[in-house]
Amino acid sequence: MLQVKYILENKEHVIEGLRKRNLDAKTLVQQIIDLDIERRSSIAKVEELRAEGNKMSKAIGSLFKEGKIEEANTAKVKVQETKTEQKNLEEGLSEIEEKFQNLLYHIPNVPHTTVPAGSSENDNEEVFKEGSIPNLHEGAKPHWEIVKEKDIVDFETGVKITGSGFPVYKGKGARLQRALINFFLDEADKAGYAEVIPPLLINEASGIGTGQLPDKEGQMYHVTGDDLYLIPTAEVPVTNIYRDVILNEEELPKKNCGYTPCFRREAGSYGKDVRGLNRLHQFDKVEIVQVVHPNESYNVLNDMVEHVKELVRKLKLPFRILRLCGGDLGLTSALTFDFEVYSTAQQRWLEVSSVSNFETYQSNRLKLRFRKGQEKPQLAHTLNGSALALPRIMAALIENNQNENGDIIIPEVLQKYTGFDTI
RNA sequence: GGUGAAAUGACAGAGUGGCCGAAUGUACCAGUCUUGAAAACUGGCGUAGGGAGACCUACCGGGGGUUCGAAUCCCUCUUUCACCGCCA
Repeated sequence: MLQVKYILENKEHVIEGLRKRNLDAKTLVQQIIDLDIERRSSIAKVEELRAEGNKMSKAIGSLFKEGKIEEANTAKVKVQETKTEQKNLEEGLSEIEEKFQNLLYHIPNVPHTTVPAGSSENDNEEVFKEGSIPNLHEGAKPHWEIVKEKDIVDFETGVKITGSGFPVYKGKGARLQRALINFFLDEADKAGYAEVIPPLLINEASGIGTGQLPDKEGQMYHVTGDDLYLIPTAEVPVTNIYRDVILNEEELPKKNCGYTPCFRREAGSYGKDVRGLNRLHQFDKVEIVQVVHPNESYNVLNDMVEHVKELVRKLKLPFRILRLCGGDLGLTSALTFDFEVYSTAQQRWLEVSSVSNFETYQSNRLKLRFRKGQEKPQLAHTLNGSALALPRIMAALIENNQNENGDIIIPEVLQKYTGFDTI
């Protein structure tokens, strides 16, 4: 969430920035500013009354002590009036605060200066491209056919057990999945990310902290019995490690990685987009997360992009990097780079990673701060990125690496993890 | 799941209705002393909101209540510890 002070001091800049999201925030920003003025004056009034009440109460205390019961009782009656007035004002204030908070929750992050304006994914800007698209033999198949023939991913059985979008990985398919996880985790470890295994269920406060709540609850599976949510990404539990934390400046940057299954309801999706491994309700992902000094966050964003680049390179997959346009940018992000690998048999790009800088948008909600020496704590910047999401990597690997015999060639870097070189 | 105890500042730990934003100790920062360090002594040392400011307000696990007044009393939730039951 944006800092109120920031909105007040940079009103035009905020409105201009949000225009790139295809959002006319003029009214929203004005509402926030107006409400803030109302809020402040209301706070001033309430606190004035409170101070008065406190004073009177203290006086009553000393009156009792001095044995002036009569006077004390008279004073009591008088205070009661103040208290009633105070209560009314307080109710008004909490209404204002609630409205105010609600507006703040809904105003998105201001896009970075380099973010192009745009309304949809068509306006994303390709900033990097690497790798050659293989010439597949006649009769090359999409991955969903291959995995069925090889019996390494079983969608039907998943449907029986749970429903669509919950595949069962079998045999070498399961092994390949595990190999990818271990490969990604080892690479993250080498890059200095400390591994964590976080909870897969999160509470409401965590969802608010990273920006999934209050708005996107429809995208998460909600365990109503305990009011918990299945994580849509490891970003949520891993970043929330630092909720309500004040770090020392020297502790920055904090680098964590974690493998988790991710759960997404993705209501309303259909068609070729959801075919095979393209879009699932449950999938595996290795996530990298950093908490950094504000001066460093854009350098760190580049580092993270380089890290992901290296992963895709090592898997020898053709890929491109997109700078997301305002319209495609997530609520919480200031700048996001998406990675897409080319899936040759489907002849389309598949998103496999999203690397973002949230600046203080999350840390403001998380109350994640750092302190320099004896100075006042200030908000840190948070970043995260997928490194990487597994199913589409698997889809691309299977499709791009199929040979004329119908075998799948395992990339060299993975062979020590899989223990086999073909499927 | 049951029963009982507990939750106070970075940590330890007092405080059971007003003088408590909170004793004391440790840690930390600054100063005095010292060639330097240690010790000793002196001072400082939470977060947030409001105000131009002297200041004011809120916070003693969360929420609600009683009261003129709550860290302190009541209700409720959460968490921790102990014992019992169940269990990978």
